[in-house]
Amino acid sequence: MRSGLNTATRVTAPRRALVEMIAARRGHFTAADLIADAEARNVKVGRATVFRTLDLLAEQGSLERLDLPSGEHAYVACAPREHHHHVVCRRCARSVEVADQGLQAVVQQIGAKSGYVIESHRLELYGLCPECQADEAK
Amino acid sequence: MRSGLNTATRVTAPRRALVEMIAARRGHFTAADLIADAEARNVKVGRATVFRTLDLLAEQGSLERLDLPSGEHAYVACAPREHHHHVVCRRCARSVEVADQGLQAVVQQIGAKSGYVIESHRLELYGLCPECQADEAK
DNA sequence: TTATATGCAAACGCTTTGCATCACG
DNA sequence: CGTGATGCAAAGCGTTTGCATATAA
Repeated sequence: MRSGLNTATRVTAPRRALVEMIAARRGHFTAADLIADAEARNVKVGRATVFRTLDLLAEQGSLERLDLPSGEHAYVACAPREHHHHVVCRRCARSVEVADQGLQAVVQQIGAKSGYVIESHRLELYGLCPECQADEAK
Repeated sequence: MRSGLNTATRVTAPRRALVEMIAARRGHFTAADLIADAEARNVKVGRATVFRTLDLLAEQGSLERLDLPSGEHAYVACAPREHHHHVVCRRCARSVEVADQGLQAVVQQIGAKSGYVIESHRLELYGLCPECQADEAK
């Protein structure tokens, strides 16, 4: 039943390919990564389409845009429409979602102290995932 | 002994001008803003110098780089070398620093649950500052 | 005096857009 | 069929770099 949001969103070959390539990725990735993937797989997808599709998926909530400390724009696949945050491995780029936990309380307190009405927030965490901890220990 | 960090960091006219213009700003700003400011003030500062100086100040910690939800890169002046976060007004761009509060605990908990070793984090808050709340209420 | 900073302009990389064509529904 | 999607290439930004010149220390 179309979900009411889309006037008409078509399922096309390039979109399918992109979704597949995204699913195959473990961590975050950039538009450039996907363009490279497509080239490697010999799938022809225009740059423009990659960006357009990324926007689309981000709007839908299947993808979230991250801003890495380096300033790069990256994306991560994630559960749609649920408030959560990402923990990103600085070594392998793998990331996991984490629930809001006690953050809500912290945000409220900050609102109270600052006098601001907090409307939204973003928390991004960087570190080493379990596997990379092991690898790095060697 | 130069604080050990700088081999030699010179105080030049362009830098002075930029620091002044930054101090005069209330909230966050972009490189483009400063370039415009300079033009308005009839101070001649090359684009390159603006970017180079912003990098410099950010490294020193007098400036922090923000990534707005829109994806824009902005900067805010802030107290050097103290861990804190920013609350940004979505209407007037004014921002204030807030201490880490209970966030530390939340971060630890997230680390424990995810198995990641958290090395750093960024929290950015967006909302309405007290003044804009009043204005908007009208 | 000499290393550092500046300015300019060209080079860059990422992202967007215009437009004719293609194809899902 | 008709509207939305695609691809291409060109345009657009924001940011960086090379290099000769100016300048703080």
